[in-house]
Amino acid sequence: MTTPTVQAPRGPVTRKDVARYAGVSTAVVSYVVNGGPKKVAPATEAKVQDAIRVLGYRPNAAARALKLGSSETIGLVIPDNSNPFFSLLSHAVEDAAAECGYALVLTNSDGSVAKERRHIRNLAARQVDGVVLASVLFEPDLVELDDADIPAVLLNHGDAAPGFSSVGVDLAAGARIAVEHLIGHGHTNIGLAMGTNTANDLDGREKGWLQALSDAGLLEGPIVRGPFSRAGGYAAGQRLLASANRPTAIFASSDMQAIGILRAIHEAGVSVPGDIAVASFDGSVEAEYSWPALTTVEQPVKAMAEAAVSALIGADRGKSAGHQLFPTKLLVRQSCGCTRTVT
Amino acid sequence: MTTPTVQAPRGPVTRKDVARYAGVSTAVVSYVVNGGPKKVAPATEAKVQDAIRVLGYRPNAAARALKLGSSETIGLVIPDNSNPFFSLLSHAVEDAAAECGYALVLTNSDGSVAKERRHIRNLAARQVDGVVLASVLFEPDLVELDDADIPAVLLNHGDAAPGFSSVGVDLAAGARIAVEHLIGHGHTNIGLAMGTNTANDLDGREKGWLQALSDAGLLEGPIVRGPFSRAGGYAAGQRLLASANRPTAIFASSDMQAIGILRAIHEAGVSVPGDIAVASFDGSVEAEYSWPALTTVEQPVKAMAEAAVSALIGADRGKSAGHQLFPTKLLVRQSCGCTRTVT
DNA sequence: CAGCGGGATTGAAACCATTCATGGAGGAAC
DNA sequence: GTTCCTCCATGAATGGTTTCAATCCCGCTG
Repeated sequence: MTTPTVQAPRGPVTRKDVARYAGVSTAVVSYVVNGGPKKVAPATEAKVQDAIRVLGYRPNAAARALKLGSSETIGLVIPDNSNPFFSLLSHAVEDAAAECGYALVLTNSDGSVAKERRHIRNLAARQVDGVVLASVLFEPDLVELDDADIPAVLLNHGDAAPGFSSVGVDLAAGARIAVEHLIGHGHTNIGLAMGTNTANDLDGREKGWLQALSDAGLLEGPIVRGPFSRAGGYAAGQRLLASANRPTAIFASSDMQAIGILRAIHEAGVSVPGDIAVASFDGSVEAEYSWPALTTVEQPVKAMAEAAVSALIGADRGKSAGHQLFPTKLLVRQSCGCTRTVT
Repeated sequence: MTTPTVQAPRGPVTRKDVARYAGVSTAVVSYVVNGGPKKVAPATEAKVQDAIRVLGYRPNAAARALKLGSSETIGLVIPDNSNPFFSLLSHAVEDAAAECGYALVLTNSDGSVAKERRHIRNLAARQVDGVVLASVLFEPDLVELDDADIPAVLLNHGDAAPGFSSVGVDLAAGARIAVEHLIGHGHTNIGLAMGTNTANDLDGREKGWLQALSDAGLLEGPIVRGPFSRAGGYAAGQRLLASANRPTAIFASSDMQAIGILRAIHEAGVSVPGDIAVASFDGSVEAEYSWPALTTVEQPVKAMAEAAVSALIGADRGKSAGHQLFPTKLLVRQSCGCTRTVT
């Protein structure tokens, strides 16, 4: 049951049909649609607009992309869209892209190198105009993009891949501020919950933790590694609680982990921040609603997304604009001990 | 600094280049690439494969889409990707689509009719092969898709739009089970936190709540409406706590709201589930890690996503396969009072 | 040996929009 | 009246791929 249109067009309407209907050439239709530099007489334009409306003409994006060599699309590769940090990022990137009339193709690598490779290949084949990479498990695959001359932006990627621009946050500085804050509360044994590090380089957050401790002349607290998820954090929390020198404060490298840690601590009947203080990294909304509310290092996700998109499709598109670093901000709430709360 | 390839191809490599290099016609290349029905001699195939590898040939998706009239892409329109329910949905839809070689274009309507319309238009112009609509604010805009002959699937959309297939969960049944569970705990004054209903029809969850109450011969508890967000839930919680006949149990129509409600209750120094029991709808992971863990009605998001995608690009693509309903499941945890916990 | 069948390969049309070079008409200036 | 210029409009080429119809070549059969 199609809706009763005034004039039901059979099959797809092309710009040729419009031209015929309006009694002009196809070129004129093109000029009208795109408002090109070429002038079109007002009367003609009206005729064409009329024809477009009557026939329900809809430009064919594929043909346009073929001719123009641009799909008005950007790709995004993230580990997992159900992780709040990345879902917020996707949203922000989509917003920024839509602002410029670009569409966003979303792909999840799920921590799999093979999947990541497949996605990158696929995006390259689709002639996307740029790719935001927030998950780079295997750098050699980036040559796919380079070969296809597709600009890419790396997000929060530690060791800079040569030839690619990047956008991110100073992970080490952010982590240091948080750990220093914990130190300020008098803690001397501060544990760390990290992701399993895949890169050859040390994660910035781990560096920041180390720096803060050594600057304060403290010994390293226990380190636990695991997935950046609530479940991973839960397991990490249990191990930290059971560790020989149980820390009195924990810095978690993501809010998700901190949420899991909080649960492990609650279940053990230990109080936060009374017995153990917690701080983490990301600044997600969820951290604001945990109990107690998490003190966390905020990343300016929106600004980062906008910068990434603009590096891809802005005026200076794909010029490998080097590395943009954004400032973090410590959101002080209850889990660090700044406000006494009952748990 | 491009990587040193054996043979750096200048500019994009087309199938013509491959044909020339391999000493065959372009048609053969096409057959080799697509493994069409036409047979290609093994020797020839090897030559072509070789040429493809050496030249680094990459088929042009735009040209392919133009010729085939299919972009191997599906669109997804959701209210907000930073809402965990929808971010999980996006992920699941992306997975299901990628499984079939399709890419996913993600768009957020942010609750704006204008944005939703723009996105639907844009998707239609891009000749996506199907659209999953999880946010339908304004049904008339759906004709855009109908006109463009693009199949669409509605997700959890109450009143069925004629001519569109839909996938969802029996919201009323799910809500009823949860509310009945609360009644089973002896509660007689059960409040409701709902979204602001935009549809002319009553939301299924509200219906389920009403049914469970009337079946048990109970009076309606207080109703509060607000955004499906943590902040919305927080405000709702405060209002429920302050209401004249403060309920001893609350059913929230989304986990996000329940999380906010939990915070409001905590801050008021009231215990959950001791003084007020809480149950909600969605079955998100976040609900498992709240404190106390939320009893919630699980939606089989993955199955729904797969069904939606398969309705669009499966064997019976876009045949308006009617309405598929999936079963919900009550995940019983602590917030309803089934396990005594200290808060 | 002629004819035939069939598998492998080819050439060219079609898909739809963009854009350049060209053409024509009309007005203004001399 | 002629020339020149401006302003609009047009035809045709272009982009990369798919696929039909046609061709070619080889071997087999009668």
